Amino acid sequence: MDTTTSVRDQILDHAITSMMLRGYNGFSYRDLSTLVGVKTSSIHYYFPSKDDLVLEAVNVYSSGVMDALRTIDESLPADTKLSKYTMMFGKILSDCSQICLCGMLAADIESLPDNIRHAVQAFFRANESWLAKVLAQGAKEGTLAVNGKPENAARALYAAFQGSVLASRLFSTKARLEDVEASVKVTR
Amino acid sequence: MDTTTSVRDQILDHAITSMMLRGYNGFSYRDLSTLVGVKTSSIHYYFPSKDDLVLEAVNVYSSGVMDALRTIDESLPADTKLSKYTMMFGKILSDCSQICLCGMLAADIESLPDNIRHAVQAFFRANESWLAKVLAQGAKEGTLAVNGKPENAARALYAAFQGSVLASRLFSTKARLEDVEASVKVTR
DNA sequence: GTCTATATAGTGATAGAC
DNA sequence: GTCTATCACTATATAGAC
Repeated sequence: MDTTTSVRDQILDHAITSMMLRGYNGFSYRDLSTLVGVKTSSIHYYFPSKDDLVLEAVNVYSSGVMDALRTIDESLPADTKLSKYTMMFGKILSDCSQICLCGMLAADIESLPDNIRHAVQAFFRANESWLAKVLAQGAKEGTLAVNGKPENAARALYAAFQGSVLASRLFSTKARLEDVEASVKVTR
Repeated sequence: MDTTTSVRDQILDHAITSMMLRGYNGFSYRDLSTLVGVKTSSIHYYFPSKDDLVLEAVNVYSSGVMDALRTIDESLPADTKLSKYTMMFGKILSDCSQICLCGMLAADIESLPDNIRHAVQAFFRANESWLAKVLAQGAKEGTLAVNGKPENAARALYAAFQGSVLASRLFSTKARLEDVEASVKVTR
């Protein structure tokens, strides 16, 4: 199999993808055990409790998304930035029916401890503030339709993205995700 | 306790609220057994399998929401209709941290059989088409900002509502739900 | 219709050998 | 670090008495 990636990283990787598919209550150490090829007791060695594992999964996932956002060139027009953002959601969706890990954990939040809730909140806030800057830029450039303050519009837009990946997977089509992007782009 | 409601109805009621809180994989026959005050075997008498229970729960929940939509007077202005729609989401949120059952099941969809998926899809479509009519009306009345075709804008808006209840519960505030409503209302 | 009792399998987690 | 073995518990589900 994979001889370059550490067992710890493989566990985290499969934990992330499993949760993006079935959520916190929908995967087990046993599932990961099968996927990685080690016993469940070995997983407990790296992550004593399931919550330890999930918290670290959120941190790793968040770092990855933040890195991806930084690769979107600051100098691009706002509507281009938004298209790239939309594609980030679309890729994992069409590849393997996965939705954003933190969107999924937001649904499972009542089963989760406070430290994980805080990590998910931080992820939401980071995305909302990135979108707020893009919306402000797009309003100035005349390419994005922003109603009200960019901060409020960004929270509504981010909610729309999270909801639309749910719907897109439900209907097995990216159409609803694209509807969201279209809903803020100025038509000429 | 409740002497007027049948055991079957109590089971369904608690199944619905449990799932709105923790999702499909986050509640058990045992939980319901405690809540209703009957043994798990009695629940199996009414609903042989968990999927039987969940499917019926979706049907009951959907009927309730459809009835609520019908109580919103056809002759009202579009922005008033939208406010009432927003309040439907807000009520269950602030009362007991519950999100829309079908939004929750959309997150759990990869754990569910096809017949439940179809029921959830039907619920989404019904809401989207109701919102499309409201948006079309609001565009004509000049009170709602609709970008593109009402059908597409409605899908984006419904996604925003579903995503915003997730975020609202995550942050324990209705603010994000209200951001969505504000994002489509025309500011004067 | 509700119960007791039970079947079968899965859960997160730990002790201790190697 | 990974394993075997095991714990205590929970899951959905069924058989059969009352």
